[in-house]
Amino acid sequence: MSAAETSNWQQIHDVVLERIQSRRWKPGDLIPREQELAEEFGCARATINRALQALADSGFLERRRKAGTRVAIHPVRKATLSIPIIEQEIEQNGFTYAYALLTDAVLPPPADIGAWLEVPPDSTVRHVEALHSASGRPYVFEDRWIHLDAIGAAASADFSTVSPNRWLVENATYTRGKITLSAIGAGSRESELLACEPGAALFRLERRTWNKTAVITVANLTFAPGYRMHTML
Amino acid sequence: MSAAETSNWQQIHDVVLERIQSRRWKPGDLIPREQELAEEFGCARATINRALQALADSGFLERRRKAGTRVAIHPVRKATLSIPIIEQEIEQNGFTYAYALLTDAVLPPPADIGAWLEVPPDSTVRHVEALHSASGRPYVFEDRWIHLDAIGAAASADFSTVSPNRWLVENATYTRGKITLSAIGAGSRESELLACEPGAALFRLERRTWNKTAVITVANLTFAPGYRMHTML
DNA sequence: GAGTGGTCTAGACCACTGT
DNA sequence: CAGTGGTCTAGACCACTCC
Repeated sequence: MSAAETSNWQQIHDVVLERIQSRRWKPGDLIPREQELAEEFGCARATINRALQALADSGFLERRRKAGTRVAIHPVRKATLSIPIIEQEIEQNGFTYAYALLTDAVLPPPADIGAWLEVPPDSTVRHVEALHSASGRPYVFEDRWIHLDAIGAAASADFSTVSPNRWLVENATYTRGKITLSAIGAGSRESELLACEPGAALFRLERRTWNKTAVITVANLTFAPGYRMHTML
Repeated sequence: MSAAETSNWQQIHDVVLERIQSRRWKPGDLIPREQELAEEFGCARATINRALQALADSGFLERRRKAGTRVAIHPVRKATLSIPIIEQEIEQNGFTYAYALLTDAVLPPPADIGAWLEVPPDSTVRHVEALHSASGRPYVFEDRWIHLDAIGAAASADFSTVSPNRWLVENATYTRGKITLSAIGAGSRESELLACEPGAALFRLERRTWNKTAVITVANLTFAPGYRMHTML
């Protein structure tokens, strides 16, 4: 009874983590070599390696060839934000999703957006503004710029029923992205669209997305008041 | 020449990822069994397993025994937020860190904080308010509640020179945490401390931290206007 | 029941890096 | 150069779960 079925490497992982957290092995300490730990735990070195790799990935250990494995001095805590498709996020919370296209144009971008998209000075990009709502209440305002040279199919995409957010997730394979989170005061446009007072504090997510070769798109998502983003660590 | 030195499993990882992103293997598709891939790539099955494990961890694949490995339908993108010690964050940005203790008391918590800390109704907790500043400018206001029964040493900690933020990182081993990010309007206290107008949009990070047995602490960090949190994905 | 991924082993060689 | 972790292999058994 008392099943306790975790794999061996996970048990070793937990034991080592406990030794770190109990300060039996203190930050900066060198811990035993893999071979020694393998003997202590009565397993193969590969099993130890698996456990220590996981701890290194989590930031608890720092490993270097020849230098050995040390307990990290600053166990940098990493939280994982999952970035969902807006539609899914709303529906998972039990609301009815609706989407409205506000503007859609191909035009030369403002200087700052052009720089972010890394497009030549005189080129044009597609600019889409849209509102996502949850059970009739405005949820998030999407301000989207798409680099058409980087993803040609987007030139003919129909954003009247499918949001750029969703279309891009499904049609643009990307490899890297950078996200910036901040708080901004509602301007006149935001206050109108998101049904709040001008100056109200709004949660803002700015995102730049690359594929292998170029910036695909820049998105500014401005959430309605009261939005909260959750994460575990 | 053209060194290209990545390990074999990483190369396989990249090849498989390319097949996913190029839609040769589409979302929902079943991909070949590990044994078949091992034959295709001319390696051991363990090497394939390592590559596919990594892709599953990243959210690109979903793997189940007997059912096989499928391309994830919604490649849930995960961004990693690293949560630094405030002092480090400020100094890494080239500013001079300063810390000021504002209030420090042991008292019965308000109902909401008490519930978050999961303390009995009539118990007391330690409440600390502090201001962290960067090169003389207010940076973040720390509103901290500490469950003394869960971490007794905190009762005698001196927060006049070391912030709760740092003290807890260094002295409280914790295992789990939950973070909530939001935007709030500055109240009178925030506007005074953070040198901004009442109602200004402020970035807020709320955090609850557990060790194995109990909630250790609740922290509300309210950042000065203009704060931006960055993350990659 | 059978097929798939999850884990483990014992051994080997290699890559990196401190001395 | 030598010591450590990084990777790989060939094979094995097990755990899970679909049929």
